[in-house]
Amino acid sequence: MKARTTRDHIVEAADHLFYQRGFDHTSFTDIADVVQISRGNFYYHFKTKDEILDAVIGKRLADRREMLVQWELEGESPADRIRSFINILIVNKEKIKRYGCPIGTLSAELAKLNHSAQNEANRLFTLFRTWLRRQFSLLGRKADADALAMHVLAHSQGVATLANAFNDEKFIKKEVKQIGSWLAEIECQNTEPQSQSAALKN
Amino acid sequence: MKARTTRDHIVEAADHLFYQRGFDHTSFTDIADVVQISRGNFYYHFKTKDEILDAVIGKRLADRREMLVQWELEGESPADRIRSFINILIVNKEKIKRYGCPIGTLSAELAKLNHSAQNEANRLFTLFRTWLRRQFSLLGRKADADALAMHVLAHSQGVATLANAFNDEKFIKKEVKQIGSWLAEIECQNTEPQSQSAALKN
DNA sequence: GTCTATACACGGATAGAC
DNA sequence: GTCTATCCGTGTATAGAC
Repeated sequence: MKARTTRDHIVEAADHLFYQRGFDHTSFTDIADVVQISRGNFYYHFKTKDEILDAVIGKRLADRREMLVQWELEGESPADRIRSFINILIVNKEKIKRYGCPIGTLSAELAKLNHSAQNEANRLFTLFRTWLRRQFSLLGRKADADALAMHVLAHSQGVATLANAFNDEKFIKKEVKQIGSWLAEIECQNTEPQSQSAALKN
Repeated sequence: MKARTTRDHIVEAADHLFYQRGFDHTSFTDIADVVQISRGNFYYHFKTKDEILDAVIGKRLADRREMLVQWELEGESPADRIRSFINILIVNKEKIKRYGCPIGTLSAELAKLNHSAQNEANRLFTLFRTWLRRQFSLLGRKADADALAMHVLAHSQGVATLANAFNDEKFIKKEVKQIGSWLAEIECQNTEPQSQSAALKN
């Protein structure tokens, strides 16, 4: 187990602050205060603020990849794994109520700033999209796996946005339950020959 | 027809800039440049930046109220009116791809800034929520009208977020089509005695 | 109502001592 | 690797002339 360096501490603090206050609104002073180093020292580790952002996105990507691997190991079926994904809304409900989704809100902010790291940040979305797509493929929905992945991703984003705005926990639970039912329906549709009802078409 | 005052111009310019660049990232200079007045003159009309934000939120509320009245007049059935709502994703697709949803992104930003105008801004969400709830009630879903309203609201937010991240127009169209089918299903369920299938429960 | 000039704090970023 | 001191641009906001 390698010791955590000052650099690691900076990235960790920046990760939290970017999530809680937004990237633009977080200053070097804010980060330095948390890490308990001087602002000057800061520049030994990162030459620009954008470099910190890159490191934070890198860390988030690594963290999420690890999480996905974990779900892959734990989940018995593809549907179980998709449920793990949906369940982060519940697991992180306190933070989501206060700050929204870390991926969605960063993506939205960088779009407005027209920031050069937009593509990097969107790799976080792509990571989940690809992973979900694979799960839906394994579930027997190869043809529309990507559409289903995007649908689930969009749903979780929408739930996070409204839970944040209305500070509403019951709403999260209601919607998670609902998408669980939707998933169960897909699951049993694909044990039988492909049905027609509430499924996603084109 | 009243002449548009300088104040109106300021609010209009701020409205656009807050949407495109975000509230925090928009400076007085940015707004003054668009309106073609000096920064000093600015303070004759608004004493603080927060006052401009209030005015912008007020304008957005007024604009959306007017829009809702229009839909109320045009839509033959409650379902038609709900379709008008969903359809703004298509109508505004270019802007949504670039800047996301003006209501959702403002709400998310103010949450991160922990800004005092959060509640004011969230009235925009409430406006749509209440309006949608009434439409679902009229559609015969009085019991779960609010849950359905929140569901549609969340869905549109999620679609806007991902369309912005992936700059994907086809995705918007696909999801709009889909929620149209979902709505049609609800519509015919409620001409017959209440069915059980893909409907929203609790 | 509109302007110029200006105060003042804070942001990112650099230089150089220890 | 960490610090202090400092530069400089920009941001909000004010004073006061026209």
